Amino acid sequence: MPELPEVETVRRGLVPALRHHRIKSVTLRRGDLRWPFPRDFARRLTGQRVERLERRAKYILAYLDGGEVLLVHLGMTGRFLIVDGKARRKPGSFHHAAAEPGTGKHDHVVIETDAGTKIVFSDHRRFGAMDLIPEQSLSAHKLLKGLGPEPLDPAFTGAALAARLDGKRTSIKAALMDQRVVAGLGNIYVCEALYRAKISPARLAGACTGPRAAALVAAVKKVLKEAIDSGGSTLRDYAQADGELGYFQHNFAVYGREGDPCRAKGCHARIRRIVQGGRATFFCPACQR
DNA sequence: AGGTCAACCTGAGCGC
DNA sequence: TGCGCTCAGGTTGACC
Repeated sequence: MPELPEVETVRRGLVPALRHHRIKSVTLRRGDLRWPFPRDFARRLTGQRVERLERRAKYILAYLDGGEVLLVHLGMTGRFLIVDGKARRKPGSFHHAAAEPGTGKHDHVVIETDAGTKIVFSDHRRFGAMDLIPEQSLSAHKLLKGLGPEPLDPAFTGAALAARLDGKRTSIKAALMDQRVVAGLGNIYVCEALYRAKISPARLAGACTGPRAAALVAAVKKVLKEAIDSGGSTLRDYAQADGELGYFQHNFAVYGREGDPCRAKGCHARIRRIVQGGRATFFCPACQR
């Protein structure tokens, strides 16, 4: 689920369940997600207290009091469900009791805290990942070390982006999808940002300089902030950790709107879908140049 | 070195 | 109802 706004929404949803709580038990219901879990993963997590939850790119980072950091990537379909242990179904209800949480086919990890809360990680495609990393070597970790700047960081300016795009012969769409250029964007928000900046997704990345790069950076920041404020986008099975649905998907201008009219004032073009680097790109051929 | 593309995995949706 | 095909918010590693 998961581009930056969805990952940030999930992080925020995990804070009340995890921050300042101690991990009482960890159950792995299979030995791997995208990769095998690290050695003694469950045992090393058990007993540790979560000090804070951060996000870097599309990774959630839980800092533990033992000096290690739990890293989680949601892949395409990873999600967390939080089950408050104190909540009790009313007896005598005609409704079926919900299946025991954490026992579904794709419920791969169940973490229980000292508050009795169960945090269930499900990921039916298993493109997600978890690792446990000593805090002092975090920035050197294979998955983190090559990442580009955080798009919402004030240091991410038009000039900063232009410098990273300099000389790139690929399309601006592909470049923005590259986590080494800027971290956290994915297919939806790249399409939406390019539309807002009125830049063709096929434009040469290295040609995005000056005012064009500045407009693009402004559009990226704006669309990400709006999406975070909306609780992310809910497509298919994504929901926030509390089960609430994000609703930014209603604000998509181009993503998933092939053949529908462009919403720009006075524009009568229809949204087009092309494929770049094996991924669908949606754009307005009239507005974006 | 930089860029492109198939592969990883499962399920949903669609046409027949 | 069922089969086969395409597509899906991501990333990696092999290849040119």
